[in-house]
Amino acid sequence: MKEKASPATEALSRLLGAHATLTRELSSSLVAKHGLTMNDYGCLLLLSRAGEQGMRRIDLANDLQLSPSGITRLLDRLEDQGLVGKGECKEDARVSYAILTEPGLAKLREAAPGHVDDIETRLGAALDDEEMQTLAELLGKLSDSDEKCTPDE
Amino acid sequence: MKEKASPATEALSRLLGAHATLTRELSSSLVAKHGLTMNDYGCLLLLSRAGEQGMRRIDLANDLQLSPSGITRLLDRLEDQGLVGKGECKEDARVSYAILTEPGLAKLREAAPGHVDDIETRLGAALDDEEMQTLAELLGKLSDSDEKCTPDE
DNA sequence: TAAACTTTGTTGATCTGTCAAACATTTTAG
DNA sequence: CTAAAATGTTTGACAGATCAACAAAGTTTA
Repeated sequence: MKEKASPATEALSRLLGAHATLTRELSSSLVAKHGLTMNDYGCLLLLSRAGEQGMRRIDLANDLQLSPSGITRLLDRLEDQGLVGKGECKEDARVSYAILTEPGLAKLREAAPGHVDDIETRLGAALDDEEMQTLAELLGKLSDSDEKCTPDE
Repeated sequence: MKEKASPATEALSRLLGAHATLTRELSSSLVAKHGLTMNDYGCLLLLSRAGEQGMRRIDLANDLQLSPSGITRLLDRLEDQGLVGKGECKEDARVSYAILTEPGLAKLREAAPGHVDDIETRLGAALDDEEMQTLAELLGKLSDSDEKCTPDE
């Protein structure tokens, strides 16, 4: 009845564990200090990199790994808070852009240092530089192997 | 405006990505084939290892990284489906046990081979044995470093 | 041109979890 | 022994995501 876990199963289980732990810790401090979820934060960050023209909502959804409705609801919230605004597209009336507002940028600047610090403290306590690098590589392969799953061209 | 991500930030971001990807894939096939979420599955698995006397609900919550109310709701669903039952504790009337039923065990046996296979296929496609081992170790350190956070005894 | 398909985005119903509070039962201290 | 603290569980309100269905705009094709 007590079977030995396979390496893959063991790796997955630790991935789930590490994710739950890190996410709980980082998210709770981000919410407590700034009222932002990790997705909120990620969204503001992506928009800050996108500059003035903002990003199409669907691209945002892909980058944040959210469904189309997920992005609609996330942005609804951020719009209500005044952190992002909406832009239209002249060439294609279907698409709308999400654009970081001034308050949104301010919020990001307020939250970022502490959050980044949390991340580095938390991960830095567990892994040295080389391990961190290795971990990032291995995790990268895990998601990459997904994209290449387009068997027939 | 375009700052370079620190190694820790990069590692976290890949962890989130890999988690989202794997979780989406594995979960959707588990739900489609057997009507179980990954937590449902994990719960049945833990209970199957616990044997006849089952597990205290709170221990289950810790192992699955769920809040106490989360476990209540998860078990409510599994009880409604007849997959787990409830047991009382003679020594301590506060605690109740969750116990795998026969149908629960049958469900687990039905779902396990395919799920394990999914996991091994998916992870095996991305990493070789040595990488898998390394990844498991590094992820292990990430959660372990959590437990040892009890500064003053 | 018009019919059919694809892409982008929203909405309603629903699912699964959280938190805060309530409650019952032990355990511990005075 | 009794009052206070700790432990285990459940409940109500709600957050954040999903899916299915839809609407609207663009693209293809015949």
